[in-house]
Amino acid sequence: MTLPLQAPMLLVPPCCAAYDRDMVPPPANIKDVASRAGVHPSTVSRVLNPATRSMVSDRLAGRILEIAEELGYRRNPLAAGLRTRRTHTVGIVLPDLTNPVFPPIVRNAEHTLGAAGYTAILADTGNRRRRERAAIENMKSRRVDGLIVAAARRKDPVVDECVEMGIPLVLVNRTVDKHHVPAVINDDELGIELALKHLLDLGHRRIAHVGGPRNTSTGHTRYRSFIELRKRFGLAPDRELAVNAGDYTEAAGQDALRRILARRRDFTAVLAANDLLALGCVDELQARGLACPDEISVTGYNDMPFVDRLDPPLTTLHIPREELGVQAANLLLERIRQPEAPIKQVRLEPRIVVRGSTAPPRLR
Amino acid sequence: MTLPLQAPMLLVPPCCAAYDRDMVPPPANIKDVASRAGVHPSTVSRVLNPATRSMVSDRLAGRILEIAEELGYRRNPLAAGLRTRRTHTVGIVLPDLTNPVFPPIVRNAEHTLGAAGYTAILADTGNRRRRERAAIENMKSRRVDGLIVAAARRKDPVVDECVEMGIPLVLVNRTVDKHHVPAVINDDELGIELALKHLLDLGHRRIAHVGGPRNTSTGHTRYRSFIELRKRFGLAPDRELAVNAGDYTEAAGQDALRRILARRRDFTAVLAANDLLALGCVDELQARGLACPDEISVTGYNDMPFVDRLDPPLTTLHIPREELGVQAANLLLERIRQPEAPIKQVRLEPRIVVRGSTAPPRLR
DNA sequence: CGAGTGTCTGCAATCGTTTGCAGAGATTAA
DNA sequence: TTAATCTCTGCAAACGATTGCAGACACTCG
Repeated sequence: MTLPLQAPMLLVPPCCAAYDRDMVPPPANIKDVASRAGVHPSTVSRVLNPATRSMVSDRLAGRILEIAEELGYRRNPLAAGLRTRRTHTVGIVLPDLTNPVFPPIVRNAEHTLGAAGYTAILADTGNRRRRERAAIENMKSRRVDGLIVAAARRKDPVVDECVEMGIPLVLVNRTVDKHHVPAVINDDELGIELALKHLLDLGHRRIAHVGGPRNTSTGHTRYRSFIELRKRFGLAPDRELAVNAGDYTEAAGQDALRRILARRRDFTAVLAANDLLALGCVDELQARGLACPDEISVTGYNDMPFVDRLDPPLTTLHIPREELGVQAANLLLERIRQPEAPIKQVRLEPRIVVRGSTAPPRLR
Repeated sequence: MTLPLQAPMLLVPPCCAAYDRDMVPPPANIKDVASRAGVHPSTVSRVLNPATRSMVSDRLAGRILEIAEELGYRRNPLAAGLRTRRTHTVGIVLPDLTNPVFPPIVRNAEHTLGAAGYTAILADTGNRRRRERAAIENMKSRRVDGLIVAAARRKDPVVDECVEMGIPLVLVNRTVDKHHVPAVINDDELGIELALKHLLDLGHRRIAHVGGPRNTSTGHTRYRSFIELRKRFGLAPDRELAVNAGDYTEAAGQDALRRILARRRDFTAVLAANDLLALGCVDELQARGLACPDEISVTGYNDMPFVDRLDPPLTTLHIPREELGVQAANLLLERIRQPEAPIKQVRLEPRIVVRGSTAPPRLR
């Protein structure tokens, strides 16, 4: 492991492990630059930091920059972070990266943060509360400058804690019940209204709802909107036809529809709170030999990638996923820069995409 | 920002913003614990570090642990990392998170790393070389303990550089031409063989190949395997029927098939190097009114989520995505712990999943 | 009783930056 | 000529941990 090479063999003390051939010169630090320039490290620091750049004469600054370049100097964010308490690091917490809604959000958030000089730390909680807690705990101890949380529950003590501690935090996709938390979400009332209207326009009257988990804001709001809008549109309230799934998965959707079918079979359409749930519904219909959309129409929510090429192509609500990521990142950046600024919530509008999974009800 | 709280409010000079009531006490550090326990910080450090734990008497250690717990002490990984040069941080670099192959890999890698006490930093390069370079540069300057790279090109100077610098690194999904880099990949020869055999068994003889980008190991290996296996199976070499797409996207796949169709139209099946490419092929066939699989069969590679429910359901090669992530993480952890251990490459076996996009050739 | 042996803990330097403060010159004003 | 002002740079103390070294102490043994 210790074999001199490169350097003139003869001059190398054979005892000295530092001349190891595998050894790579350690990256230059601020002291190296300073001594090479014949100045004090603090001067170098000032040159490299835009805020203090003007404190040193242009002539000297130029020379220092050259030398830094020449040595390939890169400042050590750990050391800087230790001193300044700003790590230029942001945590992204999500419930399940394999849910196709999240990758575009994460991707665009990461890009936006990166462009602003921030690095993303990722944690997938697998929908587990303990892991959410652990992930955020870890990020806090790593002194992240802020958090983007997509895994929030409606009541989320971990989120509350961050807010109390004054850690800049932005929720995305889902929010919490407390209203003073910055968030970028969908206009779910509008989404459900669009879907419901679409089904009504087609002539459906007996419409079932497979909702999301009630402990998520999306599950809750979409469910509530469904109930209220029914009323508004003059349909009799019919709680028997609305059910909440335990999770945003196909299996949970299938199970939920099964529960509805156990009670009633006279509906002609299912409005699902999410594409995965919708797919679960389609599965259950198929299993029972009920044709979609000929016998029963199904709508989803999110317009996940590829649902346009499914069989049947899913009628669903398109949400601006990329936009969600970008806005969340920007909101967080604002918040980091001005922690005292008033809290903003951004609500993006979904748009309905009509495809093959919905059709006029067959008379029966 | 100096911010004692707790202290009796009445003693607080009303002018001083630092005593703001919104202010939160700073997290306890090792000195707080030490002084509370009446010992030196180094003692606390030793208690908290498993490797040095045995150096201090059980009695004292117990007391210190209690106090640490009581104060909610969490060690500061930045400070520790600065001193020890180990940040317990791993970089994950990928080309495109919205490609459904990657989320499961990332997810499982992150879980595995997390269980071992490592935190994941994420970068999506958007398939851009510059961004790959920048991302890795950033991670290096953040002193990650290792890297998992899914965005590697066959010739990848950035990867070479990391290897030279001795940064533990594991490639996943794709590898580089140089063979002494640890990697977890698919057995692409086997995959192509399975697909080709399947088509031959169905009776196809004139088979086209839409390959991936030649600068990726997967694109290259699958292409080469296709050519060689043709020979081995006694089919005449026919380079006119094999084309490389510029990218792993539907658009590139569609374009590639278009190029083949411009030359020849007598093939009865397309073996695509990737599911997205396969979908692009299906699009092009559809656009030309060629039925799949009735007139032309198509196979993919990767078995992305939901391709089983497409129209037509895609015949493809299933790869153990979860396993890829887990193994990559484990390989990296090994490498971090024993940088001098011999280099390992793990090759996982794909398995063919026959679905609706392939059928016997129609006589014509 | 003194030396030798171990066990436990403290000291202080270190990791690489940042930043308040002060001092050195240069320049201007009186 | 001297004082006042301004501009630039250096000093040194943080930030929060880790760790080689050595000292304190208790104990055993000859």
